[in-house]
Amino acid sequence: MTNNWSDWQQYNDWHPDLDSFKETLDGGQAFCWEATDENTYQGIVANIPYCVRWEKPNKISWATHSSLFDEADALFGKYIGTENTYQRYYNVLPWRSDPHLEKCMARFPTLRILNQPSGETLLGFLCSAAKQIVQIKEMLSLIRERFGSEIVGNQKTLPSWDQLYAIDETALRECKFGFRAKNIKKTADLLHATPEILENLESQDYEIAKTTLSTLPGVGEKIADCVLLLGYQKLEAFPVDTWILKAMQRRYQLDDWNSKQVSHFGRRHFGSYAGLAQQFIFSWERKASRK
DNA sequence: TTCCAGGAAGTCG
DNA sequence: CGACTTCATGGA
Repeated sequence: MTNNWSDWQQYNDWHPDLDSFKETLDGGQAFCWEATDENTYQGIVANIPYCVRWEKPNKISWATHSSLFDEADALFGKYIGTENTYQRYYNVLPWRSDPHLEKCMARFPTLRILNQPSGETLLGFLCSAAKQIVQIKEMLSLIRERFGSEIVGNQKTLPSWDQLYAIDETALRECKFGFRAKNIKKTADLLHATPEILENLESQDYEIAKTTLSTLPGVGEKIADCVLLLGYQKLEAFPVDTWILKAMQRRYQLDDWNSKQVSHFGRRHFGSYAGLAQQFIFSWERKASRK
């Protein structure tokens, strides 16, 4: 932190416990946050560098570069969401009739779904196929460093899809993208030729938007659902990855169900905010497995 | 060593 | 349809 940074700004529309705070920022929704100490993360969202700090009792504050303050202030609230919104979401989820969901929500009582920039959400989850979260973060860190635009200091954005269009597949592979490089290159080509594909996705219905996103090379059901949930705020999306598949089979006695069946079950069982329920279950299952 | 990771797409029966 | 392979790379 230099004197080019703003003062700490308290954010009063989220009062997370420490576990929910860490899980929300660095639990696999976003790949841009690095812990600088036990209670603080540093990261770049779109073109804004942030520090976010947790303090007792359940308060958070953020800081940014002074020259970007107004923009940062507007983006932060949108990124994190508000108390009223999440009280409504938590109230509507069917935890009263679902003991496992109730247990997961009790473990991370203030967990949120980050409202991320859609372009970088698409890039992040195109990188995510058959990769561990720590490796996805490394891939994105490499491409940010090599091909991002400078903001202030030595900090850089992720490359936009326009910028990705200009990067050849070899360079992507040198960022450890592996077989994902081809899909990302092909998606960048397609978006360059027909950029209107991503227009108005926010206002489209979930099913329509999902069909549209699925036309992109490398985007199947799971990645489409992640991009819709985290990049387009479609809370009814229910991404089924290997963790959720195993968790649902085990905790909901869906022993021989496949991903498509579990996806359908999740949306029907959890309702309008199934994606939030999914994140509770995902977080709980991963936490349970690590100890 | 072997298995698996916030999967998708192609092939085969 | 559904099951099986291939695709890079590295952690566990």
